Amino acid sequence: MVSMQDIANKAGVSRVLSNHPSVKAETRQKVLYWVKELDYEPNLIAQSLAGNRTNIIGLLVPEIAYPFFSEIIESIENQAFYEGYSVIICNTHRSLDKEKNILAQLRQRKVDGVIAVPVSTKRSLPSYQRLQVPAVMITKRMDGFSSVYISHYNGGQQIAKHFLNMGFQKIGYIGPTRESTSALKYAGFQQYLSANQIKLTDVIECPAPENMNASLVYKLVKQYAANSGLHCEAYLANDDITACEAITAFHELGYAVPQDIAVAGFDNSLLDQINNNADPCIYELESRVIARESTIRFVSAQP
Amino acid sequence: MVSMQDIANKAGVSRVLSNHPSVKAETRQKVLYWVKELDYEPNLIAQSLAGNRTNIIGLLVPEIAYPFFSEIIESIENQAFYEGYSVIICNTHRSLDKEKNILAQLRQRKVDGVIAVPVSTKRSLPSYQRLQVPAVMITKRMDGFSSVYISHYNGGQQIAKHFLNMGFQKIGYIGPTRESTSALKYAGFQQYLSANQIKLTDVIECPAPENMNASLVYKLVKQYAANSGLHCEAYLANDDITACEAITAFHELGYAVPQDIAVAGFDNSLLDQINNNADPCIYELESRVIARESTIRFVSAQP
DNA sequence: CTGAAAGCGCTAACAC
DNA sequence: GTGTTAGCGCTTTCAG
Repeated sequence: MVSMQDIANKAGVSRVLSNHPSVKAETRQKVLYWVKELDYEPNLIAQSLAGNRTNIIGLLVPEIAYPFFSEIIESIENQAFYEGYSVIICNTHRSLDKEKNILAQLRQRKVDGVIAVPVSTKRSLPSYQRLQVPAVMITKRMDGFSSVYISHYNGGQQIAKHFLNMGFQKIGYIGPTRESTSALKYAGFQQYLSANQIKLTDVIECPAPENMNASLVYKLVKQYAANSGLHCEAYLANDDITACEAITAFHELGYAVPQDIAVAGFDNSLLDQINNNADPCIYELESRVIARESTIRFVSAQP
Repeated sequence: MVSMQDIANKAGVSRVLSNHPSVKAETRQKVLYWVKELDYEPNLIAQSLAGNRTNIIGLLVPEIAYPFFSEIIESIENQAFYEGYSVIICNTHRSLDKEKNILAQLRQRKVDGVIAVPVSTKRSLPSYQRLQVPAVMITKRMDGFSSVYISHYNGGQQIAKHFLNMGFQKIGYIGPTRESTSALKYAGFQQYLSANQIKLTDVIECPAPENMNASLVYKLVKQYAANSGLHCEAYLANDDITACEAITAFHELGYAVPQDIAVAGFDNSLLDQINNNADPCIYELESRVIARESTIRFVSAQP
């Protein structure tokens, strides 16, 4: 292991600040020569300890192999690399306990910052408060922290507006109606329609898929159809996975999408693109554009 | 920042090896008491520098938001966390240059090990050889390194066998026929059939999708159908994304899958599950099982 | 069993 | 401009 000292000796200089401004060109050359000659590489650990900065950020997500999140991970890694940071990827598995452990470990590792999808906006709070590291929340808003998230309420409204513009009269919703962000989306959607004298015809209540394996949506849509029948020209699905599953169910029930039934998703994830080939879900596309343009929010914790 | 020294002072002891076996119970208690009292947490950076071990592993993939890889990432993170390791996620974007940079950075960070999908089994070699860190390759085999990968040749054979068992006579292939792993799969497939007096009827040559956005498969399948027509009862697609796109194209051309045309994918990724609801692609399922059971190889570099 | 001290390789602050 | 030194907070080794 060749250290700074080694190259200092060789170069006959004692100070080796390859990047410090105040060094004579000649000296720098000599240093650089030996750096190359001895194949010197800085030890980032030593640098971190002495410099009190690791150039590492921690990234917490509820799940990695879920398009919505993996796309976020990819973007963050990309920018981080560009800025000279490494990112430690952590999967909370939606467990408060695991989240707490991860945060402790990240703190001990002295990461420079944390980007997180908190497990719960309320109950995760203490863990993030203990963290002595700058943190920004994504996906959800958390009090006291800078947050980047989508306004689901607004998104819901805009899709409602879009549906009305398309001339739809019979409109439905598929997804959770009471869960945090879904509830907001549902509220925005429903209230906008209601302000225009339209009541939701079908509300197919089903839980948000937590991962790509275990989704009840498909089953519940079929069940709803069997029990109550489908009466709508257009449905808003809580998220893209829900939309995919609903479309699948509709197909099997003999409906064409979007000719017979229009479906709007939410998330703008790559899943759309896969499905789009199969069935040009123009409403899906539209909703994506809407969401992209106007509902992303950045809320700074600093006043 | 409370350090070991602080708690040593408080506890009236000088040595604080909380985990070393040879400490009197009483002493340990005293130490533990102050650890809690002062809310002491070890500084992992200092530990890394002195202990010469970081408990970090680097993970290199060509792309993060691609189901096949994001699932691998998730599994690795999972096990790593369990074993007390953190994982730094790195995206090579299939660039030799970027891969080289990443490897240099990882080396300087003194990661304990590296798991990588090498950009190229040949041309990446020097970069990995320079790396002074244990590395294991996944997905592809690389000379001189421990590798975990699928035998594509074997997989191709087994799907061929399966197709024959199903009684198919007219069989086709969709994917690259010359690219490294695909070529092997194609060879295994084709040679097995040929040993059974069956010649491939349709070979729809198309590049492997590099990401979920830019795939030509859909277009090329349609084009092939328009130019030459589709003549097969069953097709093997190079990978799951290719399979998805082909299925989409088949649908639009008026074929039912798997009633009219059977399609086998490769990868066993979650994409199958999404699509399975829509069209029970039993052959896809079968091929997955086949791949899982018998074609995974572990090759150790140490003799 | 426990104390003391010498590094790990670098940064930062202060001299010349 | 350049040299020197004192840490960063821990592990390890060697005494006691």
